[in-house]
Amino acid sequence: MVKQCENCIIRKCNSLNALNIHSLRNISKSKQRISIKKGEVIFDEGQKLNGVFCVSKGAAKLSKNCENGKKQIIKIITQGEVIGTRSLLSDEFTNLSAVAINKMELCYIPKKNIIDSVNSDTAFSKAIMSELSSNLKIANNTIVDLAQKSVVQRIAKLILYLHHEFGTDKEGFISLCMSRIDFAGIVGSATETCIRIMAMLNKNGFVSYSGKKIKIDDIKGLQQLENNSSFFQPNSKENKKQHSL
Amino acid sequence: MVKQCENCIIRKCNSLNALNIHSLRNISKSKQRISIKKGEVIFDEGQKLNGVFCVSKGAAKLSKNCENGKKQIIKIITQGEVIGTRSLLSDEFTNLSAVAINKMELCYIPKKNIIDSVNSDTAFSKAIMSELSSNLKIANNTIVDLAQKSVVQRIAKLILYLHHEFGTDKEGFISLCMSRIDFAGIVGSATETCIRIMAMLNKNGFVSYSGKKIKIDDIKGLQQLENNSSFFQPNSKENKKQHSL
DNA sequence: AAAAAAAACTGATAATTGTCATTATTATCA
DNA sequence: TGATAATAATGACAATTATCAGTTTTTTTT
Repeated sequence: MVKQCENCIIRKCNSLNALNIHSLRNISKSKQRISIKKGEVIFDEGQKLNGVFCVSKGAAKLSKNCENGKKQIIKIITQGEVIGTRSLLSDEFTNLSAVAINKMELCYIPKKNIIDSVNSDTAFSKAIMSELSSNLKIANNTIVDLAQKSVVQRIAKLILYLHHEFGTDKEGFISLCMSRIDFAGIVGSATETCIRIMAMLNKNGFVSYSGKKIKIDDIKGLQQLENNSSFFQPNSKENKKQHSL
Repeated sequence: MVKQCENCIIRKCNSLNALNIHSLRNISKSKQRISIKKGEVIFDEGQKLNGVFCVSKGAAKLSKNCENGKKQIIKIITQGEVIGTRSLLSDEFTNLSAVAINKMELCYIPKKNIIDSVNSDTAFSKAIMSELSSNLKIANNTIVDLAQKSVVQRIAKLILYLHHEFGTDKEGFISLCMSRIDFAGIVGSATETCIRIMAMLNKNGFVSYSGKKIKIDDIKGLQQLENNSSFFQPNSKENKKQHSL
């Protein structure tokens, strides 16, 4: 297990990589390793954070509670990402909750270390800016998808994303498993709609699944679906004709 | 007309406010004032920016072209905001287009000035971080709205936002006028849907309009609508009953 | 001011998506 | 391991939203 941040590989892929050796040594001393299991809350909407979390293992969902009782998932957080930076920097309460999707390993880095480094280390500041910029760009794309794509397209995209980001096990199932409730929370649909579309994707040979384990059977088809769902019209005239034949 | 950035009031409300006097003097020398009219393009998706734009007057829309030929408006840019920062910092092509909604006055600040200040001025860096953070938070809220709210709710929210942000003229009409196409581009609906909902809002006494000029007649009603459209159900059983009576 | 183009609007219709009620099935925990 | 709770699935239906085709109105251009 990594004890010293100086040698940590995880931080290589985020803003912490820009830290100078002095800052890293300080963080090494004050950071805390945290292990949490699936479903546990990392932080909750409206909470005040006194540090950030660097994800060294596992995945989390960033979500927001809605008036209608549902939870909208804004983003999936993966290994190597740092969460909590936004609210730490603006010294605000968090506007999002973070919950573990599977077993996770986190490093908690106290506020002081981050703020000190922001104040003294230009390279680190720039790295944080680029991290925020990247997240902003991702959020913008999410906005476009939600506004312009159908639920089918959004689900196709989600499955492709999970496949690409988390890979598959030996049997070909996507490594990250989530409930249909979470799927619906990501694509912004009713759970039943999500379940039905998954069933259609299965029936039409795009994916197969057993429980929460999902396998892509036709990756090209899914990719076409993501960009244009018109050739997949389970309720269209032509399909209805086929049914009645 | 303001010539010296040192005395500019507009920058007081954005990250440029954090600049030190030395940087400001440099910017004063190199900045360019630009006047553009409604519909003109400030920058286009995929373009390389060599500076940022500070909006001193007017409003712009940040949008993204979609596969289906539509334009999704991600955000409305108002007086005092700086645009282009994200792509400048990450040295990427812009992922969004910016187009004037009305007559605008902009200050173009060359890349060099911004980058130099980011490198040398911690206060400025922090101000940019907080600007990015703020935009990220706004984007997150937009995601939730698109995923969870109906078009009626989104339009109600949009009208309330425009009213609050841009105020009204002497007759009570919201000062910023936009086409229904833009409205649809913001809420992510078909233009016809947007038009129909505007008509319903009018019929039910929430708003009135003449052409592009919109007036709020029942602000409380609109606010309720924004949070829960259930009591406004033009096609519900009860309303159908009423119609058939 | 007339012609052309763009935007606004309307109706008809179909597709998409949500809701509610109910029943399997799976996961969790005492 | 059995009881309990959570999730998944299905059917029936209603509400929402999109599409298409057309007309009217407004805006822009000449």
